[in-house]
Amino acid sequence: MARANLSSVVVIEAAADLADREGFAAVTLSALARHFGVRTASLYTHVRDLSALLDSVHELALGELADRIAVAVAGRSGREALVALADAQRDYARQRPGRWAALQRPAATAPASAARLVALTWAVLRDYRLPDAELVHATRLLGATVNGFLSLEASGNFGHRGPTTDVSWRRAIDALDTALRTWPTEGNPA
Amino acid sequence: MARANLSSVVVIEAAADLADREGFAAVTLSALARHFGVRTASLYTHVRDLSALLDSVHELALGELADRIAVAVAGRSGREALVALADAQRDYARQRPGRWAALQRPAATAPASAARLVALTWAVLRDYRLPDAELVHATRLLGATVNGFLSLEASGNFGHRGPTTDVSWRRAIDALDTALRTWPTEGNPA
DNA sequence: GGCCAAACCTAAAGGGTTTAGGTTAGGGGC
DNA sequence: GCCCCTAACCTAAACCCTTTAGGTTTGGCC
Repeated sequence: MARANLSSVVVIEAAADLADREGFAAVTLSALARHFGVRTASLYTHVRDLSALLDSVHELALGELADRIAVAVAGRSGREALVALADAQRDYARQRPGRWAALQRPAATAPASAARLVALTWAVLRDYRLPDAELVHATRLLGATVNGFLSLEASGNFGHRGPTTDVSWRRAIDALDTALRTWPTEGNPA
Repeated sequence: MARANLSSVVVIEAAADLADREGFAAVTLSALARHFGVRTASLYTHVRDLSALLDSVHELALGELADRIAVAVAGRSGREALVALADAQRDYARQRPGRWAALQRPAATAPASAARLVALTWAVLRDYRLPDAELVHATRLLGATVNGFLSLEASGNFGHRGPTTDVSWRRAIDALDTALRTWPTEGNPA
């Protein structure tokens, strides 16, 4: 009987593909074993346990996302870069829903790609010339808005009534751009 | 042996409390049965199945949240109302993390409280005098930002370095307020 | 005092994770 | 060319969770 000749990477990628295909909740060691024509227990040779596997999918996805964002923002600046960054995330979330869901899951380990993503974000925000101390708040706002929008969109919580979410998305990006451009002078600065 | 004398509501509330205490993932029919000193199968008298139970927790939480928001925004308007609405959500998310997690789960049924919440939100947004067609986009932005922020905060994705999230939160609300006040004239309106 | 509905039970099937320990395949050293 | 050692894979079994089917008990009401 030919061996499946698995490895960590192969299993992790299969898990990510399974998540994209049938939903994040469907990624299960049993399902993967079935897919490979192997006994469930055999997967423990390549993977510490289920939670470690899901962490690995998270890491894989984060790396891919960082790659996409890197090429999206390359050569752009200001508002254009902001749009590119946000759109890259939205495209990823739509094209790879399972991988994107894996990103929502709090990961036990902070992968290296996380730092890359922060760096890319800061590069985009640099053109807005915020005070240094405000950079982190702006990053958080950006992350919250984009992730929040994509979560609500994915979970169908925006409802199927009303205009397309595409318009809402543009408005959200516009709002972010405005907020960033007018950052220091907003409201009544306490 | 004294009967536990359960009912749907009792089970649902216990599930919500369990979620707050030990995390949403910990709410399991087995755990609830243990808690009541009853066999798991007996719970099926009061609850259709696990997924229906989780939907009910969702509904319970949404009602509670709507209540809180209603009293929070009562008698306030404009920016003050916006802050009250957002803070009420943040308080709820922090004080009832399990119930709040239940809200993230896409519910099979759209509970009546959802409509109440939309109505409350629209009341808050009314003072910003947006064009009618923009109301839905503004609502989505508000929801996305608040939910996104709270998700990232709860999952620890903001990291434990850097300034408190409290400041970031205030900035986020400020940004929303700015976006709402300057809504029609932003960027280059296509 | 008896009956009936609802509350609770036992039993069992089915799926998932995980550990312990055994077998086999295949490549490197002699 | 054979050995042998390692890693890939296996079986077995324990444990937890959900769900269905069908039986028993309890308590209130007529």
